[in-house]
Amino acid sequence: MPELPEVETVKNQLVPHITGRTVRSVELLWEGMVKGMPVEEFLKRIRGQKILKISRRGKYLLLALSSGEYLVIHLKMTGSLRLGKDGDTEPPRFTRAIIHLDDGQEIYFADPRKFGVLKVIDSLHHVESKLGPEPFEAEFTEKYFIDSLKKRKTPIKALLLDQKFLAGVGNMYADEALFASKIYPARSADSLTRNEARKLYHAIRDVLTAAIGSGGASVVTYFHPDGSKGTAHFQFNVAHGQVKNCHVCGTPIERMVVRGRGTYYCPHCQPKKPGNHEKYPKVSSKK
DNA sequence: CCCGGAACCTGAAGGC
DNA sequence: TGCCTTCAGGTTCCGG
Repeated sequence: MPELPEVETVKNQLVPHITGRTVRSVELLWEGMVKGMPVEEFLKRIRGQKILKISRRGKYLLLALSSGEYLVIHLKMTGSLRLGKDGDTEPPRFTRAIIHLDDGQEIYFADPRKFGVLKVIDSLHHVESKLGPEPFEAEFTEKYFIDSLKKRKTPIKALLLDQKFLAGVGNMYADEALFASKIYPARSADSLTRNEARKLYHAIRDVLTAAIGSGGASVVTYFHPDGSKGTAHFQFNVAHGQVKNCHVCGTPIERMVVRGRGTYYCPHCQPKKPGNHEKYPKVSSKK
């Protein structure tokens, strides 16, 4: 699915079009998409609500409603949102829900695999309780990151995917960040040297920043609300197995499974043990 | 608490 | 062409 850069892009495109609009109705073509309460109640709670503000938290899209509640949208693996006009836009293939707005606009929620989620919550707590810090917020400091890694024995790749540890990173950008910092994905988090952890911290932010700048990646089913596609995947070094040979050293990119997730990496640039220059990092003068 | 595995679903792609 | 297997960007629940 869409990861942080993709959801951020969707949010940015929706803001100018739907802020201040009122939800006339929601048409469900697949009722299983609604979670947390009976469908009838969901429809009742959202009908007639004005959309005050649109924001993103992790991979969640949050629409603040005039009732004080929030419409939460999660695209999961294959979901996408498209904007159209009542009467003259054909809903995209695999449309599972249509949100009708008061000005004739329609938001199509397409999702081939039906994993996507729509729900109404009365407090952001329901989302916040599942998430760690945002990669770009002040609380997520280099020190916090480095110190946290030391306490965890889980594979570093798995930790990056843990939304409670850090919100927004998914499979593609985890692979890209590990490649950029030359770290073997299955290494335990606490085995990273201080210098590796520092490089990874900055790689995560750099990779996400670059992807947002490219409007996200459009690898399989992802589109922008206006129907265009992101181009971040053209910059991928390993993610999604699109690249055959490493751009840096020419070694064939390999695939392995880390905690159940397909993981692409360069066996030469990301060796199982840190290189000699990493093994004995410069000791900080203080402490 | 940690971890692996399965479940939720369906389509696309590759092998034969 | 058709059948079968594998894979897919996420999250959550269950059992050991």
